[in-house]
Amino acid sequence: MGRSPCCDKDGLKKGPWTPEEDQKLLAFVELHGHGSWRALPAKAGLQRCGKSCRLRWTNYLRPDIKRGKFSMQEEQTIIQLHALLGNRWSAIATHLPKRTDNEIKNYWNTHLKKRLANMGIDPVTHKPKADALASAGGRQNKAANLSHMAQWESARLEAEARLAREAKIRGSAPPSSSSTSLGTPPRAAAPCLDVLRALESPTSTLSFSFASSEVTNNCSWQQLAAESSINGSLAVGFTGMTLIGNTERRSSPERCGDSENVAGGSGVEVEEDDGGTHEGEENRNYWSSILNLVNSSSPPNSSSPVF
DNA sequence: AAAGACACCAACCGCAAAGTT
DNA sequence: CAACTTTGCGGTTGGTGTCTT
Repeated sequence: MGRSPCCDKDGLKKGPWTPEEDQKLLAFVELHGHGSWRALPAKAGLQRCGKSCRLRWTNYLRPDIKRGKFSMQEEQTIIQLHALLGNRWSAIATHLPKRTDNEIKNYWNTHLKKRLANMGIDPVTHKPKADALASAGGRQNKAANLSHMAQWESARLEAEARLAREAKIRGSAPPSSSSTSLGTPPRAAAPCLDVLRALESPTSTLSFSFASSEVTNNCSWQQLAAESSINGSLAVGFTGMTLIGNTERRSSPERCGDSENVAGGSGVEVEEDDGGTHEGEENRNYWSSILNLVNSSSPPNSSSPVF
């Protein structure tokens, strides 16, 4: 692939994995755990580098991986989190149980990015393209708030991932329970959109935008979202999130049919003008969609260990 | 039917952070 | 605390299948 290969010096194999190699890796990890990835290939009898084994395991062989088409809800989650976090695929993956960061990244690059572009939304900024230049003025503060949120959320996710790892180590399930303990990214700990919880946290650096509001439940959240001072820029950036008007060639009919079930059927569409007259409604629609997403994706007794 | 274009995705690479000595 | 090793992440590539001309 153009660059100097890292494994050639040891005469290690590269390229697609064979079923035999998969079987060897799977059997070894299930029996012994991966331990040191670097040492694993020799122990497992594989002519691969440890990096390749780890990648194969985390992206393909792990038992808790869901493969196949992404649901509308998953698509929405990806887009919304990407708007917030950027290309932090591992962080995004923590909110999509059973999906790998690589899979999400691929899906974004091959499907969602193009779809947003077709809808006139810049997939990098998540703003309507015509609006990109106009935003340079009074919106900068709000954009800075969004950036701040993203940075904070990124840092928080990393901290949460570390905590989860440490907890896993302390809890130390035996190697035989490989499906839950081995090489699995710490994604189960955060099944909901944590930035919302972060905002709820009294110690959060994000709470400045909502300092005057007391938040106790999702209902309050909706009021809060509608009143919040930061979501003016957010809503502009997030319009069109429900992907109405999917222009992708291979889009499946059932996906379009699903769109009413997610985002509360709000059906926010891209607005060409940026007059701001509909922003309030868009804000509510957008935040409602996130809240619906959170509600529908969170197990009944799930609560972030951090908050 | 053949050739070219496009789409998809597994797997590679380099880099940086985290961990260990 | 520096040096070294290991792990994880994100960007990118190349092979393969599908679609279009």
